[in-house]
Amino acid sequence: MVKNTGRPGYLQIADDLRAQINGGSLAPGTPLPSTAQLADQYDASLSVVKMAVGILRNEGLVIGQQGKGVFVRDADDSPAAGDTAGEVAELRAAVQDLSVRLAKVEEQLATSTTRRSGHSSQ
Amino acid sequence: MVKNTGRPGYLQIADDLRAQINGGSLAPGTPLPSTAQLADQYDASLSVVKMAVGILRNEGLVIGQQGKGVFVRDADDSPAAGDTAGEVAELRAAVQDLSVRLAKVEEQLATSTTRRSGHSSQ
DNA sequence: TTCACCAACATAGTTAACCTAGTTGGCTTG
DNA sequence: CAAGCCAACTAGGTTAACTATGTTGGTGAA
Repeated sequence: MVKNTGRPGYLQIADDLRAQINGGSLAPGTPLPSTAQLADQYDASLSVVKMAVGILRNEGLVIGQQGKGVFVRDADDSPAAGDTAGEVAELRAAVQDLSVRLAKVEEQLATSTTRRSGHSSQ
Repeated sequence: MVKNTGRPGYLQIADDLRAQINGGSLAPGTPLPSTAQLADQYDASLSVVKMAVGILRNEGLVIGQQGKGVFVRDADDSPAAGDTAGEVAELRAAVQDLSVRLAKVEEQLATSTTRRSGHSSQ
């Protein structure tokens, strides 16, 4: 499930879960699948899933309860003040993604043009 | 160095580094000690140091440059801390715009390269 | 029935190892 | 001397394994 873009797997999973939470697919109060299930679902290792969940936990989107599960935080429980931090983190992730993709495009463009016109950009 | 309080080590290290950055002990532009040095300094494993640095990286306090080091971000460069939702919305719009434009470029590049030379770098 | 114990499963933290990739500096070779 | 190669060091990503701790449900004994 984790695609082979420049974006690391744990960020892809975090993005996907974040989208599901914001999109309402994972309602507040409901538990995420267990780490083992997520690992199986995304075809990733447990470590990667734990890293992804750790990010969301750090962002305050979810709350992990040892022995029970990881639950989507209530919207009432996370006021706008805490939400901005998460949005900033999300935007930062998006910018990072764009950066990587743009770098690849630039590289492709550079190689294809140097072969044709000797143009070198650095 | 990591005390045996309830707070996990990787958070303690992240807190300490964050305090050093905010306190000016680690000035913007200066590099953090290498992960190996930090691991030695805090008497922790490389993994926990990498997790701590990953947190600061996610927070935007530092910028990791592969092969060089992890540098404290310029204060001017990261005004995102503690400002309004308006800026968040503005950034979101900008990211959306960039996303669409980049997708178009990627598509054009993909079609043109496959048509001309079948060159693929992945 | 109720209590105690235990097995299974959950998150959480930690460690070690391996791999990739970028940077740097020194050394060798032409 | 200059170019290129290579070793050492860097961050970053991934995996596997282990420990700790909390929850839950079942089982068996009192």
